[in-house]
Amino acid sequence: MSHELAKAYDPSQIEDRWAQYWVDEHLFDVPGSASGSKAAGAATQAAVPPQKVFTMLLPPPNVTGRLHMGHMLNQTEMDILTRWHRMRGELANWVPGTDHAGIATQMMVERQLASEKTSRHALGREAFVDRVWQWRAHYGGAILDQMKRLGASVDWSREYFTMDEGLSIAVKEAFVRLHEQGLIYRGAYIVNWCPSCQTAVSDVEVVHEEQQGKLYVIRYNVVGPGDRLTGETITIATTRPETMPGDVAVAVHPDDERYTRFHLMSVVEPVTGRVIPIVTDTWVSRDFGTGAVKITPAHDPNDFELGKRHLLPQINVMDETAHMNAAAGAYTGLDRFVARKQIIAELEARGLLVEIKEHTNSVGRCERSRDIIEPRLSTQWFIKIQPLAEKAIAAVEEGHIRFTPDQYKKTYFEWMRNIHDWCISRQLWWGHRIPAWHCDVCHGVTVARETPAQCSHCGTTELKQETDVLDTWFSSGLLPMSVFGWPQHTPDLDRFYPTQLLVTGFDILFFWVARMIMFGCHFMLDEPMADGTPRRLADAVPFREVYIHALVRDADRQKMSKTKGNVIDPIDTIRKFGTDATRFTLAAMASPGTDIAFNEERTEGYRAFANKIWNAARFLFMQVDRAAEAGIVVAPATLPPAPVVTEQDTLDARWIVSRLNSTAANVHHALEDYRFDEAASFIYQFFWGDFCDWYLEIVKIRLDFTSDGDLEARRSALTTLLGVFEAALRLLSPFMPFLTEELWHAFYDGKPALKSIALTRYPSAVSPVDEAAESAMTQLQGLIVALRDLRRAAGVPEKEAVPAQVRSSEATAALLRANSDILERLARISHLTFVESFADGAVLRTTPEFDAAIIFEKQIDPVAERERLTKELARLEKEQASAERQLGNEAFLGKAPVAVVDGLRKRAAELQQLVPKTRAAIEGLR
RNA sequence: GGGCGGCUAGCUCAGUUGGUUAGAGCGCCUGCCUUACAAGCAGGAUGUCGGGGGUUCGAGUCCCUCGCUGCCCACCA
Repeated sequence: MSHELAKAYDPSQIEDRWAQYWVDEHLFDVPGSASGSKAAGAATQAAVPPQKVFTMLLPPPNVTGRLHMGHMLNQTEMDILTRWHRMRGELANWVPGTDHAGIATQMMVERQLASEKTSRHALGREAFVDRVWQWRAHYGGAILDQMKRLGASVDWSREYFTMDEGLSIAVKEAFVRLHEQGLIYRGAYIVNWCPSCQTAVSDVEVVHEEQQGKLYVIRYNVVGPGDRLTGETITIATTRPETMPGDVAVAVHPDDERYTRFHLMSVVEPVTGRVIPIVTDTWVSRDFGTGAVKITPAHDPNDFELGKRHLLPQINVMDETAHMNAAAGAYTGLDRFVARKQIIAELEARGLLVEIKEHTNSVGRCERSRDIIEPRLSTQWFIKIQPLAEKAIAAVEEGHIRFTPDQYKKTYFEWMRNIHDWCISRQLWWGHRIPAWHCDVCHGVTVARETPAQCSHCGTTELKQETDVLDTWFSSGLLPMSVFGWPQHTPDLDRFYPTQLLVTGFDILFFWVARMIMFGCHFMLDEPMADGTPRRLADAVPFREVYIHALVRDADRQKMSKTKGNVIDPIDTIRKFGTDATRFTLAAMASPGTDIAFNEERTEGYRAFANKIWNAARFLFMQVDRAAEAGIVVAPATLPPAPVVTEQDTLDARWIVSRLNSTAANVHHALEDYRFDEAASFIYQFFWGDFCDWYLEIVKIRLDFTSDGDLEARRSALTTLLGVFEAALRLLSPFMPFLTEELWHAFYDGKPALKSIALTRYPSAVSPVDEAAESAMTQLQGLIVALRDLRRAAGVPEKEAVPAQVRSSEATAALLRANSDILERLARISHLTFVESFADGAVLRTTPEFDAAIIFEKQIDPVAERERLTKELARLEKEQASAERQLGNEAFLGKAPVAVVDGLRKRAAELQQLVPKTRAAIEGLR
């Protein structure tokens, strides 16, 4: 490859090629320890074992997933950080993988079966699971393939799947240990039942939605002593009348005087006619509804608890599809909502319906199927979560895990402190089957790592394995340990656990982040450190930092959703503008505390930025070729690791190197604080503003090969140009890896010393900044802008050079004289003279450092000029008044920091010059 | 019912512990095909920092209050 570049930047011509190259060359593989990684990748990064390790897990996308903007944001941020750490010389280990996603995947395959007019039940469990594996082999890699296209610098040799053998061993081990520790129990409790998925789900899988519902007020006939109707009624309120056949009591508050006379009496449950007791319980709220509540222990968690306190029976009235069962009498077989309607109709006919009130309540829906969750009594497996939560709380309280933004810590504590036991069993076929066996003889349960030969209770061999599988999040909660070989104590585990960072959206804070913290703190505490010493909580945590990013919304701030049809497919955006531009957009918009309103116009702008850099490279390569023709050759390979300048170098050289160095420092600080937006903005400003707009224009003077001149000076200028550009590419490369890889290889004519720019070192955070050069350049730029504005105001044709006059201090004059070539070229000035005074009526541009005018016959429009100056004067006078007021205020002088007072004094002195000058300029216009 | 954000230029957003003249990109206006780039160059205009009150020498920044808006959590039928 030579440094010939196509005239126009076309990301589609370069990105796929590099994406493939990075994967094929195993550039980002971190060779594992014996029992760790599957593949022995090229040891590119580990020639010298680095001191510091940067480890991070990719939040595993579902195998059923398609890439969306949220993923892309997540991966862009992670990739920027990983590449940055890697370029700082750390061993960067970013581990990718996918999640088997129990319910989602099972649903997907079941849908496929349905289209083939069959079902999982027709297939049977074993064949169905086989079928899911086939499905996974076929489609499961789609999302990771898309990731490759994003340039994610992960170690593909370490790719995991949560159902892999190693990870399954970890799952079994974790389950068995928790069981041994008495932290897993099985029992009949009210769970969130999804009638559509036909499985229990955990609390976090239920999404609550406010809705306008109805509150039915119903009359129950009271039964007094001797089982006789007293003729009185008790009215209760319910939102779910279909559960009435499951009523086992009516409860009132013991102190509620309205009901005192009914204590110890009963009522008739209207649907089935059963006589059920009136009980008293302080849980009942006197001011809600009528103060009397029906009790249905099999269908409501509160009622369940109350029922246990009062030893009431539990009547389940629905089957697993939420159709009424035999307990519902005449309503048997009906769907729950049909039953509700019919029951209400009948109650109304019998005169037992008092009224129907509008009522806003929140209804729980299944996160996956969107079906309404039915609280239902069912036998499930649970984790006793309190002991795990305690350690997880301590880990964050004690600062072993840091959240960014910090406020999420509060959300985390809030949740962790109000946590309920975790229902981990799912009535699915796809997932980690619970390692428990039921005895046909004694009905005891045997929990074991391997299939047991006999029942641990009665010794018989009549065992059947539990049919339930584990919640998907059980296995993903173990990932930080299991991907490094746990429960074996591997060298990888020693080396890479705890991971440094987790980057994710808040939507899986409870699902995944919290579970990893609980599991990590629980299990790893038992795992000694590499040196054999006991592990402390600080080193048991799964990661040291959590960075939580925003949600990506559409340009109108709407949440992207398939139903709204406003989903922006990142692949489309990439096709239009390139991966680099899309990445840069996300980085630039990723400011903390606010969601990202993704706007393609912005991406278009960053494609222009990429194009700008592309063209800067073309220009630079052109200069290299011209220089070679003039006998000046600067071989890229001979450049120092960072551009160096001395006092002898030109102002522009010293300035651009200083700007590069301060930009590098700024980028480092921004990335340390996860301020991707600031980092992106610093680089953008530097590359476009400083490098292209100013430096390249000045360099054209330094490298004017059309005339004779100082060869060494030209060689020096070319060296600086090349050095700064190459360093700037490295600075940009974590953000735009494709473009920079392409240009970097071209820079070395296709023969770079390393295989990738990603393996070079990042520009240092502590290179020298030349304040003097920066401030001198700022003055120069100020004058150039002023002269350009004068040219515009006077209507000087673009190409015409005009003479200019400047009045300034001797120091400023010296600076301007020394750089008159820059002034002449950039402001198109034919000749610059220094004057004591200006001709009457001359139009000036004024700054504290200088006054400037151009000499051009066509008069400046006095009306427009007066208007401008009058506005300017008003602003300055206002500022002056405020400055003088403050400086006359002793409280200010006494209390404000010296720097602030000095600064204001200096400014006041400037204003003292500027105000009369501006006033005089207005006068001069007469 | 609890809790957390946001409200700054036409639009999308920055604005560090209160400190001199509140910024950027896009858009807008004017002039330029100046051979790296028209996906460009140069110049310009644009703000009662949601309303009100308070603390302070000084408030976009801190406190109170009101308004609008978004989100999370929650077992009151």
